[in-house]
Amino acid sequence: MSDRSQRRRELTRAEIKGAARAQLVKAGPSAISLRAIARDMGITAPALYRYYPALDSLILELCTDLYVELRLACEGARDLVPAEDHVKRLQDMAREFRRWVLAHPAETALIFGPPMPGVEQFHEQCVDLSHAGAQFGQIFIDPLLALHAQGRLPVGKALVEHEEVPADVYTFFLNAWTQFYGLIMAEAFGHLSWAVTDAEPLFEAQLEAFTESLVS
Amino acid sequence: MSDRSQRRRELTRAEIKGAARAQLVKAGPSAISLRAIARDMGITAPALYRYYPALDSLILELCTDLYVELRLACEGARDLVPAEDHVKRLQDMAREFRRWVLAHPAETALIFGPPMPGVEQFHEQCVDLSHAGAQFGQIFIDPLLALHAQGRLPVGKALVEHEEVPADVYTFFLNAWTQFYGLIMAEAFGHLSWAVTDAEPLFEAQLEAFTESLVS
DNA sequence: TTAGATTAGTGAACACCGTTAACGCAAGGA
DNA sequence: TCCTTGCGTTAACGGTGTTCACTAATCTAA
Repeated sequence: MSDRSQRRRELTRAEIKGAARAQLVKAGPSAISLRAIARDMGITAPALYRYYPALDSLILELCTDLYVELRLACEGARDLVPAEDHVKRLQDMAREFRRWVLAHPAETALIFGPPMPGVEQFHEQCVDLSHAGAQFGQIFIDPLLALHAQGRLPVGKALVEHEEVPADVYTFFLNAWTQFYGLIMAEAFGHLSWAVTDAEPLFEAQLEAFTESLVS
Repeated sequence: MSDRSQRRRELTRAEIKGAARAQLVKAGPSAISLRAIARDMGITAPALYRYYPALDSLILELCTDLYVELRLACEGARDLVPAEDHVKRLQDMAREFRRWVLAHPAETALIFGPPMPGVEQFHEQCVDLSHAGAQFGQIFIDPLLALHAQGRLPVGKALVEHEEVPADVYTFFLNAWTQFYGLIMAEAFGHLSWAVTDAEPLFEAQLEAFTESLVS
């Protein structure tokens, strides 16, 4: 296989993923369909099997891409803040996280919702830092480690062990993570629409409470 | 239509929902299929349209049933605690909420996950207390109102208005709600499997932190 | 009791879906 | 030049929700 054709192949794979994402955005995760993708590309459905062994693997790769995109967005927001200001870096990453989620509800449903046929494997395969999901989590752990080194993390219980991160830092991270995950996902999934039209004040209040929980 | 046949009709509707739930439990929300239900019942698929106008409406009714079941479970746990001990009532309701969710992952994915074709309408229709979703939320609000009357709720910002509940109580409720929703759903959806095998210590720690946040 | 209306069920059909198999065609390398 | 490899096709299998036309049974009212 020549370089030329290999590059062409990679281009086609990208086009397939692009079409899949268009389906996802237009009609939700369950609407991703090989036949519709093929129709959009002007080819027939079986041809797609030259590039992906099954629909599941396509969705799995799409998940990875989305996690990378989300991480890059948060890193972009982070890098606008001076590297020493770990607190504001965390705040702006969380804000960008929420912004991205609300701007991409369908993508969020895919990667943060309950396990779907192709997505289930994604989270099962998340074992080390080479995994896109772990890399996303890491960008939030890093500033916490820096704050910990400065003694600014409140001493709490160490409930969860981790190979590289001190257990108390990791526990602190998980507590904060699930807290923001809950607010953002409840808002994104429409489970707060009965209570509030705009959850931003709640989010900002939570962010403020988080900041105040840090040792200054 | 006679009473006799109307009762028989309601019985068939219940049998349909039972078959649908069996599909749900066995293979997830997207596996609920009219043809499979019909097959299980020994009839043909079009016959089901005598009882439900479409698959969506069946799923919608199933959602309502599940919310009622979840509420009854939590109320059952609540009623084992003396009516005056509002704090322990809240704790045990939260524990039962988590227990039910972990024992029913498929049902949880349906009613607490991202919007599916039939479920979307469910949350949109949640406008007053006649809605099963609102009734579920109410059982958590009631003890908070009692604590508020005793002056045991910490004074916080009033960010969210509500017709019947004071805004500061409602804000406190939403903050606590999203916090526990986050931890429980992250666990149920497998988004914590990379970090921890059993999230119960994290949950109990959050519960304890919540309790300590109350004025004693 | 009989005639008419209502109800529950059937089978065929349409338009989708993922996936597999067999086949043709064109480009690449020996 | 041959012939292997890759890319695409058509046909087909079994699955899905849904609609339509029709039958058989049951319930109602004259």
